[in-house]
Amino acid sequence: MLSIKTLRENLSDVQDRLALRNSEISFDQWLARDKRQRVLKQKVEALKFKKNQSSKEIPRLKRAKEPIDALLKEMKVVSEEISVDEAELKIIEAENKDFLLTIPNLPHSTVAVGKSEVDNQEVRRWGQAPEFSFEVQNHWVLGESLGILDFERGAKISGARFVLYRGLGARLERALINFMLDLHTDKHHYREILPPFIVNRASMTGTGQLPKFEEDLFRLKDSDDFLIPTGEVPLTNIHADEILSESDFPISYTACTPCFRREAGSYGQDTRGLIRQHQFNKVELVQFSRAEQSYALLEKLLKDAEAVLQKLGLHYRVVSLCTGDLGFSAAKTYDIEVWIPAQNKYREISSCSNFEDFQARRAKIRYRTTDGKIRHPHTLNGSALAVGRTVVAILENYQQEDGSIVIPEVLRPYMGGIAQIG
RNA sequence: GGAGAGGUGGCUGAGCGGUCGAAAGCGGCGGUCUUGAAAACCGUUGAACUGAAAGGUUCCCAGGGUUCGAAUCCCUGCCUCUCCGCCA
Repeated sequence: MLSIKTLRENLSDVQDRLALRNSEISFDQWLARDKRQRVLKQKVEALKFKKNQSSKEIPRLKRAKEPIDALLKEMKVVSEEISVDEAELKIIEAENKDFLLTIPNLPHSTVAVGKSEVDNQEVRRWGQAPEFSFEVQNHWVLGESLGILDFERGAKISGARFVLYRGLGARLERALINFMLDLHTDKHHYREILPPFIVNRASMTGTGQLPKFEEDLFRLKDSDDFLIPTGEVPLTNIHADEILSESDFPISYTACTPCFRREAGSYGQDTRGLIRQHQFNKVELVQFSRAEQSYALLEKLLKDAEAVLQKLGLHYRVVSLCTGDLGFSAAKTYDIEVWIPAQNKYREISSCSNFEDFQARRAKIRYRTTDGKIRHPHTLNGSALAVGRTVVAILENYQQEDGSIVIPEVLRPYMGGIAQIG
């Protein structure tokens, strides 16, 4: 959520920056309502002042045995007037709030201007794409022939975009999770969390999934609760409605959670394989930061995510998203794209963002500075990494001519010493 | 699922129609003392909106209601706790 103050004082600047991210939003109605809101509020407050004065007066008059009937009658009228104006005010305030919740964040000044993903900026590459002396197979063919991925039965049990991991496939997923969590907790100093996977509407609104993207979420039938689409939601909302202390920062959390996504509107994309599932595991990093430090922390968070790929020996590149490709809540985002041999291209395996105070404002996360002021911290998060897609990358990059898979060195302790699948 | 209790400031907790944004304690901050620290003592200490300021308005889980006036009374919802039942 943008601050009302910013909107009131720099509206044309805000609109220019929103336009950079393809968001043409008309503020005309809001402006009119905001004006009306302020007028009404002033009026109501003046009436309430009168009411409060009289409320103090009445007991005094009573004690002095002076007549109060006229005053009571007058105050009844005032109270009625208040309730009429307040009813209108309430509606206007709710409309204004709802409107503000639909406005995306402003892109940071270092974000390249662009229309879509083709304008994203490559920041760096790490490693090299492996060369194969044979024809590479895609991961679902490899996984099915090794008996470690079962898409048919996943579909039978649940439907399209669900998969069953079997045997060493399931073990590989679990090994990756443990490897990533150990790395982040032991080496990168994140505190491990195991949060709820079902959250309420307030939490979803706090991080920005709601109100605009409800169709992307799985909602429970008998309550206003949702399956989380990312660990970002419960982790960021840990400090919702709290006032933290400046000395607490930076706060760093990591969690592995399943992520549930409807994938509405992605018909025909990645219909086969693990790339786009309704349920997948992801190790998430979340940070809360003093405003001044957040961009330095974004770079650290990105490095922490990259470290996973480096230790796994997987070739990747880092891309800085352009203004037109930014997510709703993000001010700046780096995607990490891992090399996928069978597709002969890089695919997103992590997304690391700085939300500045956008989420903090929505979720009412604040902190007290050392000199006593109340401010909103900046929130950041990144995947480190999407586990299913990491399995894809390992299967494809470490495949051998006979269809077997070599297990990266760092994972072998987590695989009971196994060096190869198949 | 059945029965009961309760939701008050960073925390514990009092208040149960007007003098209450709310006692007290703890914690925090500042000070006195001290070589320094602890202890003790003194002072101070909630948030949002509005205003140049003085000030004003709001907030005692949320939403309605009663009343001239609600933290306090009534209704609804949400949440927490205790006991019983069931259960990983």
